Amino acid sequence: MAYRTRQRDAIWQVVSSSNRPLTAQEICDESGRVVEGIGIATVYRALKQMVEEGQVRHIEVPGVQPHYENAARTHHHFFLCEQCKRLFDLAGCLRGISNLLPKGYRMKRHEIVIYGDCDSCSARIT
Amino acid sequence: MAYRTRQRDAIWQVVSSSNRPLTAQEICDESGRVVEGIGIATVYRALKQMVEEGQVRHIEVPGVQPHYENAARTHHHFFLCEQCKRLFDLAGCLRGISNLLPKGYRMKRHEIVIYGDCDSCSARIT
DNA sequence: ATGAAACAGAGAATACATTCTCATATTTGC
DNA sequence: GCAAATATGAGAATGTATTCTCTGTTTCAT
Repeated sequence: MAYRTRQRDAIWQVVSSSNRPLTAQEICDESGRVVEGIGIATVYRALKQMVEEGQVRHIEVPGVQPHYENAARTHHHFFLCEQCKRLFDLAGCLRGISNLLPKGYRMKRHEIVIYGDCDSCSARIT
Repeated sequence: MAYRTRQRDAIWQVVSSSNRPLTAQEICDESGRVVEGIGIATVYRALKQMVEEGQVRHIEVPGVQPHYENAARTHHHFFLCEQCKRLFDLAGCLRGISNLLPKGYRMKRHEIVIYGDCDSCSARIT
């Protein structure tokens, strides 16, 4: 059984209230503002448990390290800014994805990732 | 300047004639059927050079190790069989992808990955 | 309150794809 | 054919995210 600790509360607070997926390191840094000296191992232990419990989603996008987000968010995809390397949520999805399947192939899930420049980076570059 | 060797010929032969992306290990194993005792370091060296020259494409899909394919193939996406862990090419693309972008975001490229069971695996399972 | 179960923190250890090292072999321009 | 440039193979080394280890601390059911 999982015990409730200051560290986990802080970690969950950070993950659940973020408006974009975060890396373990970012979560560690943010949580550290509430719980002084929180260790990265603690963050990984908590995240692992939260992922197993279905509370947190583990997100892998090629090009950046794994990110974590609140699993309560509805189905969505991601945008990776190639300038600042931050990951953003995209609202919505596309229809007709299963049309790409060859005959006999079965789709269980899908992922879409868009790469480019985020709003602040494209404003800065232009 | 790059020298032409039996090893590289074999590697290119394997990559360019495959109908699906291959891992470095698969390429090494396949090439080994032609050039006895080819080393994995040689495969990585050759692939790296071919990627730099734009001849080979390096493909990263979450959940499996990196794959390589002939860069001459036209724009397409991938299907990962969760049973046999093999990666397959999908023909075609979807329209309206840029509609997912929030205002101010700029799309440079995109990736779509479908996860599920390939034809032989879904036939076997059913 | 108290003791067993679960956690925390620090740093070592792991896993794995990839790169490097080094001694030897092959390729290429001339 | 030769010398210089480049490649090869084996195994060691790297980098990086993550997990483990160990010791001391916190939590929680009773």
